[in-house]
Amino acid sequence: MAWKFKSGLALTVQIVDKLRADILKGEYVSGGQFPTVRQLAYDAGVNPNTMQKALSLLEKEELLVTNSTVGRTVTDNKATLELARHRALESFTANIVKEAKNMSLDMNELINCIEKGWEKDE
Amino acid sequence: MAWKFKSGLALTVQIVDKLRADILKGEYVSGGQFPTVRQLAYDAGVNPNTMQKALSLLEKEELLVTNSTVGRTVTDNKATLELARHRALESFTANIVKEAKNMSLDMNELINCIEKGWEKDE
DNA sequence: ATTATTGTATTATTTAAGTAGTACAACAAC
DNA sequence: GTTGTTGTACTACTTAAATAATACAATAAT
Repeated sequence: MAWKFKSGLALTVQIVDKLRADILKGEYVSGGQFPTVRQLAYDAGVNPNTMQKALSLLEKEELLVTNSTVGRTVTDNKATLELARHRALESFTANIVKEAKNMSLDMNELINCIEKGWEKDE
Repeated sequence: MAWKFKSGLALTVQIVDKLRADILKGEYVSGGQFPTVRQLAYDAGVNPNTMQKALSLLEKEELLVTNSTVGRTVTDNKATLELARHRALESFTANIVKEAKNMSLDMNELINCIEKGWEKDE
């Protein structure tokens, strides 16, 4: 089934975000083979050009390595992965805090809402 | 100074989000006059057409009311405002929970990160 | 009455993103 | 050596969003 995308947010951005999250989650083995551009494009239901653009961005982040012409692999550098994980968590929480303050939310209110939302989601 | 916009996210979406947040924060008096399309477009540094589109969306949400040709006012319906505030908070926290779980984050980890991020931001 | 300001509407143009279609060198597998 | 798959590159086309430039009816202010 094709991936789900929101409208309003650039396709490439959404693809990069999803793949980065999947990599950091460990859905692809570190040092292991990564699906081909064409395969991923087919899975996602997007144009191969778009997928390639997304993958080349993940290469810039050093999460992916291309071994032309044998395909791509996920980086085998654990430190790189760890750093990326840390950065992702950092920016995630920083955004939350920023938006919460922008909504004039109290920290305890926020935490309370999250606790409630967490149960509701289960 | 012109407003700051991210690339990748549609301009209109960003404008609507900002104005909605401002309204819910009480930066514009309930029942009071709202700036004109042209003024806001100038402030934001965008085309009047774009601003009008944004404002018409906020009208659909019933946060703004247009009294042609005297300009727009913020709704004087406190219940509408309260409902919108509630919805905004709901979707904010729901998104957080969804993303956190997607990152395989534990609830306590998340809360811990937020507490740390909250201080750091002060 | 005249003037200026309001929201709104219209058409054309520009810009950015994504798509479509094709091509090619490198190399693994056979 | 032939074949198929890999990443990559390129041009043309389409689509959606935003801009540019006006225009106009309604009305407040003068």
